Amino acid sequence: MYTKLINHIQDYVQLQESDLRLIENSFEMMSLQNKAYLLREGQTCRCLYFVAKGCLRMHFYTAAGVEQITQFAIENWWIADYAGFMRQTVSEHNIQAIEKSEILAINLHAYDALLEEVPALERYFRIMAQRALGASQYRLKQIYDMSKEDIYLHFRDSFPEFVQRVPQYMLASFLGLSPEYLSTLRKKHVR
Amino acid sequence: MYTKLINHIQDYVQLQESDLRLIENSFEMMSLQNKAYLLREGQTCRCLYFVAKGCLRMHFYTAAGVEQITQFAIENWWIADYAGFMRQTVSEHNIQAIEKSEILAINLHAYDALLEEVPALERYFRIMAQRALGASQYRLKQIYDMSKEDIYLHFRDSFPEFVQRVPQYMLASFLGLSPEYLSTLRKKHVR
DNA sequence: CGGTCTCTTGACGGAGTTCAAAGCTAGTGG
DNA sequence: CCACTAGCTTTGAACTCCGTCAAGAGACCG
Repeated sequence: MYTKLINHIQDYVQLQESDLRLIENSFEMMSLQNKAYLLREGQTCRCLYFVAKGCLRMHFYTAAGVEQITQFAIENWWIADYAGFMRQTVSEHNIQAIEKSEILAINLHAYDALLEEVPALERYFRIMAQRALGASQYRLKQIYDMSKEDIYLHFRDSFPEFVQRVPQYMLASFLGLSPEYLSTLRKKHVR
Repeated sequence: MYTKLINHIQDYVQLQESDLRLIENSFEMMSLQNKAYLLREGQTCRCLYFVAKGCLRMHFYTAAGVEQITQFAIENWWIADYAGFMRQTVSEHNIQAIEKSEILAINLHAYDALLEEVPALERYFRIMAQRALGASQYRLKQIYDMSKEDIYLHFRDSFPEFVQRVPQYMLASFLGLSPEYLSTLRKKHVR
């Protein structure tokens, strides 16, 4: 469990033996059932979450009351409402397990203390955030650049295994199209 | 010039007197004419850019050959193609001045070296990246949540001075709507 | 097997784009 | 300091992508 996280960190920065204990003590380990919530709209996003196993989704409810998914997180991904986490303010997002999942969680207080004690992690989290920022820029470009049809085709070809993994209506929501339209696209583009 | 940057950094972390020299030596100072390019599609994004004065935009060309703006940066903002910068690969974005601007630029090599020598900056840039990530999550939520009409109204009311500052066709592009439609919305919602 | 989700199909409608043309504004050079 | 021009903005008409609605067909689970 912790090994997954430690390994991931060590892909980016060097850790001392003594750091490992500090890291393990700073995170809370959580086992989640399918559909369990880590965060609900209106609550404070207290923690950053690392997915050791399973799959989470982040979503909110639109003005019309429809679930809108903005992000998935699978093994080795971090997820949080960053604005809400950093300022410890009310969140507009929900974070929920969509499979049985194993999660490591760290709250802001522990996070600040840990980064103080292990400067290498300051770098690790900077790199994580910058990478996520790059991915986010790329995603925004796609949204502006491509038709919904192209978005579907591109995603299907880029992440075929993930398309299998989640229900279609969630994929539709994440890609920003209606389940009905996704269905017609699937029919049009059978292989 | 450097003062602007130093002040901004000191809003977030403490610097030693000796750090200031290191910082000044790591950045290149650039004065840009209106319409000057810092980065073009197909080139490598060599630097992170800090806007001390003026205004930059980031844009790309869609499949149809239309300019699509994804980001603006004004005083005290950072801008870069993060994915391209970190991996020093070919960029799909352009970065261009849309006013006479004063810029501080740092390339990846100097950036890595500087962060090695001044650990406080590791934290500063982590905070910057996490904040940008929060803003990006919020923006994505808006795109999925609101109609183009609402996006325009919300932006106009949130950043009235900025709406004055850039030409309408750029604002339309940034907000993801056609200049014609923005024009009709403006007419509909005169105050 | 019954009931509740999920996915498909088709008809219809509307938010927003595209195209074309005319009006406006501001920068430039004479 | 004025006149010209290029490029920005407005207007309106036609069109289209894609969402909404409604109803049926599977699929999964107790």
